[in-house]
Order: sequence, then structure tokens, then C-alpha cells
Amino acid sequence: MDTALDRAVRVFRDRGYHATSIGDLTAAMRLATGSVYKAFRDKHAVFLAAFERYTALRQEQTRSAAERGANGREQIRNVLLSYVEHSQGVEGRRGCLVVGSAIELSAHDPVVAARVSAQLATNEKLIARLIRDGQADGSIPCHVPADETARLMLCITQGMRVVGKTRLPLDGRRLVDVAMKLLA
Amino acid sequence: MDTALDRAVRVFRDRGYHATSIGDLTAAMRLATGSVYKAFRDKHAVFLAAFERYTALRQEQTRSAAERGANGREQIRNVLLSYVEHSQGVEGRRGCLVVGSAIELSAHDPVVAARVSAQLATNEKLIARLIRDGQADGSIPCHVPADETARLMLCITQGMRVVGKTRLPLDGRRLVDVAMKLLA
DNA sequence: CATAATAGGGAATGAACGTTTCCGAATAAA
DNA sequence: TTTATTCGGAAACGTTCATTCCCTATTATG
Repeated sequence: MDTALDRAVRVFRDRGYHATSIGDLTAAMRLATGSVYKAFRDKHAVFLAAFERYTALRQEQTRSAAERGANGREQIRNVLLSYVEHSQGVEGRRGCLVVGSAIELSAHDPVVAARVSAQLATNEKLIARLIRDGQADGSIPCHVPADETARLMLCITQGMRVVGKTRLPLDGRRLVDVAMKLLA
Repeated sequence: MDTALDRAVRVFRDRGYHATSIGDLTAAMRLATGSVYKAFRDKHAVFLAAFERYTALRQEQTRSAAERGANGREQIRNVLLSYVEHSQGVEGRRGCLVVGSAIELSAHDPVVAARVSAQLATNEKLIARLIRDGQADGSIPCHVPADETARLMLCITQGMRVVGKTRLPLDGRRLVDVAMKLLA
């Protein structure tokens, strides 16, 4: 079932919600129509489950990227680098389910809107915490405004996913180097 | 006809391409089905015309924002501020047709993908030019890498539109102040 | 004045969609 | 072995969609 959900995630990331038909879904999940409707109430429920699964996975990935840093500054660098990599190439063109949901659904779907907001807030808080950690361990100057900088970095990460959907190549390391000036 | 197209822009920005039916379109444009199909080949053509009109308008708006600055640095600040304002409140929730097209269509629609890429490239080049102008007039240090910084600022602007689709309030001036550190 | 041409409106159409329902196979219980 | 139950598969349903066709005003033209 989880592997079927992973396949659903792929389709939704690739095509978005409205452009994904039940037929696309059953083909990707390798399930018949009836089976999908036995496991989920409707298409919307499949999407919500896929969203949940996607965010759990991504959360784990950026957390583990952060952990590979020796101090707050390096942890943020790793998070940004991880985002650049996920925004590039095949993975980038596949897109981000959070960004996709924000653009396609959040204006008219309160349930999705709430989950998107929660996910963005979580990401922003993670960055803010890493900034404060860095200020505590001396790797980031104290005059850096943690909350505003975190919000701007949130914009950067979400923007990278937008740019990554088109084919504009992102030169990861150099882009992150520039972004790190925000911590000066 | 142009006013009908403006109404079409509103609907597409609000709902996206796939969630907008011909019925929605005719209601918004105050035209009958037949009239729409007499003016445009199909729904896709309506969207392309709306996209064209939207980008022309936005281009004009950010250009004029830039012109209100006394030097390169202030021009960039004004462009960023203009983006924050357009990403906020009602206008922000209405969304950006470029971002929407990038997310919803560019992966499977080469025509739209080309226009989105072109628009992003234009925006990026404008910022890069303003950086170089600022370096020429002394308001921006010469060691700032124009192209990379421009690309990161492109990510920032597109990211603001994503965040602006949800209700997260963006504190414009402070956010831009932080972003201006990229020009230090 | 009569007629041709055009533009807009709205009903009709066929396809595709999301959803439901029913059927058969496999598994567990008796 | 027989019965009960669960699970996946596929056909059927009603709806909605994009698109086409035809009709009716209105304007321009001879």
C-alpha cells in the first residue's frame, strides 16, 4: 500500500491534482478503480494521503541534511544545498507537492491550504532554529534577524522549486554561496 | 476584447488552467461559448493570450518600479518591494500566471514552457542589468557576482509568490532589507 | 431598399471524468 | 469439504467538460 502511495505521489507531483485522472492514478498505482475507492474515499483523499507521505519524506530528508553540518551555519548551508539538488534535473522537473498544492489548490481548498501552511511554517521554523543555533555556537553573527532571514530563505527554497520546474539550470554551490551572505 | 481578456486573466490566475472550465471563462468574460470560440481557436489559445497580456502588464509594472529608483541599488530595492506588494493580500492570493504556468503546465506543454522560460529569463536579466548599473554608479560593490545574485533574486521573487498564495503575511520592508544584504 | 456579410448567443454533441456497483477469486473459519 | 469474508477487477452510471453547429440580430454594401 505504501509503495502504491509512493507511485501516486509521483503522478501528482508530475501532473498536479486536476490533470491527474483516476485512470492515471490506477495505472501508476497498479490498482483497479474499485481497489482505489476501497482504500480511499475519493480522489481528494488519495491526494491528501500522498501529500502526507511526501511531506514526511521531505521533512526527513532536510532534517538529515541539516544533521550533517558541524554548526548552525553549516547546517543551513546543507539544507539549502539539499533544496537546490532536489530542485534540479529530473527530480526538479517532477516538482514539489507542497508548491504545487499551494499554487493549484490552496486558494479554493481549505483542507489542503491548512496542510500547506503548516508545512511552510515547519520549514520556516526549522531554519529559524538553525539560525539561533548558529548564533549560540558562534558561527552566525548575533545581529542577523532570525525570523526575517528564515522567511526570506523559505522564499528562496520555494522559488528554487518554481525555477527548477522549467529547465533553467541552477548552479547549486555558487547559488548557495551567494545566499549565505544573508547570514553575514 | 482586451477587457474580456483581462477578465480571463483573473480567472486563470485564481483557479489555474485545468480547474477553469469554459463555463467559468464565458461567465467571467461575459461572452457566450460560441463567441469565445470565434475569437480563439480553443481554451489553450485563450490561455496563451491571457498569459501574454499578463506578462506584458507585469513587465511594465516592474520596469516602472525600477525607474523610481535613483541608482542601481535603489532600483533593485524598488523591484523587490514591488514584488512583495504584488505577492500579498488579495492580489497575492490571486496568484501569478507565470508561477502557475510553470507549476501546472510547463512540464507537459512545450509552448507554455517556452513562454515561462522566456519570462523568467527576462526578469533575471533585468535584475542582472540593474546590478551592473549599480556597480557602474557606485551603489553596489564590484565584487557582487551579478549573474548568480540575479538568479537568486529570481528565486526570491518567485518564492514570494508561492508563499503569498497561502496566507502567511509577508512583512515587506523588513524582508527586502534582509534581501539587500545580497548586494553587500 | 434589398442583400450580403459578420459577429454574438445558445442549444446540441461526443468524449472523458469521478464514482458506484457488482462479480469472481482467494483466504480463513467451521 | 463447505461456508463466510475479504479483496481486487471491470463494467456501468450520471455528470461535466471542451467543442461544434446553427440561428438571430446588426452592420455594411450594392
